[in-house]
Amino acid sequence: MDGEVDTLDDVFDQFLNNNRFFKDRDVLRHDYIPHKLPHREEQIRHLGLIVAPLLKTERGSNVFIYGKPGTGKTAVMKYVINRLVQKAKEFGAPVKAVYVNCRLAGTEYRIFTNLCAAVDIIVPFTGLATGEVFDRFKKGLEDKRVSFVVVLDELDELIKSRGNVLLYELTRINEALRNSKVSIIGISNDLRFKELLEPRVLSTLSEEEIVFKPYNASELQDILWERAELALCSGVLLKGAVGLCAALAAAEHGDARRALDLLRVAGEVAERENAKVITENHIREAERRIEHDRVIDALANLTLHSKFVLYSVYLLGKIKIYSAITGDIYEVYSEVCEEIGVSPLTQRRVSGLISELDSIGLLSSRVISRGRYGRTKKISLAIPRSPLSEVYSNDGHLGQVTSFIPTCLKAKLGKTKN
DNA sequence: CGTCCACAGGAATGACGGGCGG
DNA sequence: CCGCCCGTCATTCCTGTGGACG
Repeated sequence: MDGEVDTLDDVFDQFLNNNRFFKDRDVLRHDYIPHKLPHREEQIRHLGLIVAPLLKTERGSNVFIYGKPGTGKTAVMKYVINRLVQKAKEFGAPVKAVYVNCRLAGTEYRIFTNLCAAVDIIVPFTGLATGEVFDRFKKGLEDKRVSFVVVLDELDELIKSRGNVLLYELTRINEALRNSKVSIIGISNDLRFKELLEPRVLSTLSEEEIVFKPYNASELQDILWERAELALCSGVLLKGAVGLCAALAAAEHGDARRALDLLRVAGEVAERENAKVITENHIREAERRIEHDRVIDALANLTLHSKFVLYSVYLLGKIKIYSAITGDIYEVYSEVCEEIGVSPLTQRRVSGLISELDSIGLLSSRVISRGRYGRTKKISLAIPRSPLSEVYSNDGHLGQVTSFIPTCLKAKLGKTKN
């Protein structure tokens, strides 16, 4: 009895005294916008110059921002926009801004819905024609009499799947507006993005361009120390750990987001272990956990059939020295569907699902030609197997069939195929 | 050197759930 | 409530193709 009370006491006390590690955990989250962005002074200045005219109710240039993930595009942009809006408030300039992540929004329709919300127009989440939503946005904007900054993050994703229409409409909107103005800030991860744009859109959109280069390891270290000072108690972070953290992230195209994630999770691991300091081992453990969580998360959001397709690749992966091709996956997939009692989709659709899984990063696929034996796609898992088997055994559908082995798979198990 | 495999991946079309205006 | 139009997902039909085999 006493022991039990003491145990709990320990747990609670430990939690309350947790400030041994974190002063402010949120500082290490990547959506946190710091007051200082090391090695980005130039970009901040540049973007500042571009949006400054809005304070005098002149139209700012449209800007195009390029850079790989985790190079500080979003942070710099949000930082500058926040300051702009703040300054505008001081001077009574009518400046408003919206931020939309095109990939998260998904469709043109939902992007316009977001834009409408920013000018206090409520539109239904479905049912209207896209053009109708756009018109309402235009109308609302005109009534507001503001300088409106539209930030479109991950714009490349939208263009790749939907084309230029939205951007074209948006770049032309100023022609129709008398009382309000729109400035567009487009952000893209893909450096070749320009090639996808129609010339007429490109010329209006990229009046200005800002490029964000990846951080190198030493710049990443600066960022980590900067944030660690705010987020962590002094003395808990070892130099070696920061070095490793920066090195791992630098290897992954200089991704600062990655570096911060690593550090935060490493801190949590160390905290739970009751360690005194954050070491290189904690960083490595963090690397494993982040990957693990990413996979679990991605899997949880898959549709039924995507899940089955992935499972089929997983099953085929049980055969050594074998990488799956579309046809085999479809065979296995069909049998899995049969076993569970769901009617399978067509091969065309499954092929599409494979491409989707590829772009999420769960599968990696590559078109190959086997000459006489046709042209197909070579497909393998892009993620470790262990989290998968864990998820599958707990899955509502697949949990029941874990012992089921498709007959076409049995046939292959014996043979050795390329 | 041509053939022909086993698909890739584009286009058109349909089924479905949902909001709109009347 | 209805008829209409929308976006999304899936199907059907289609043309295109890299390269081993004969």
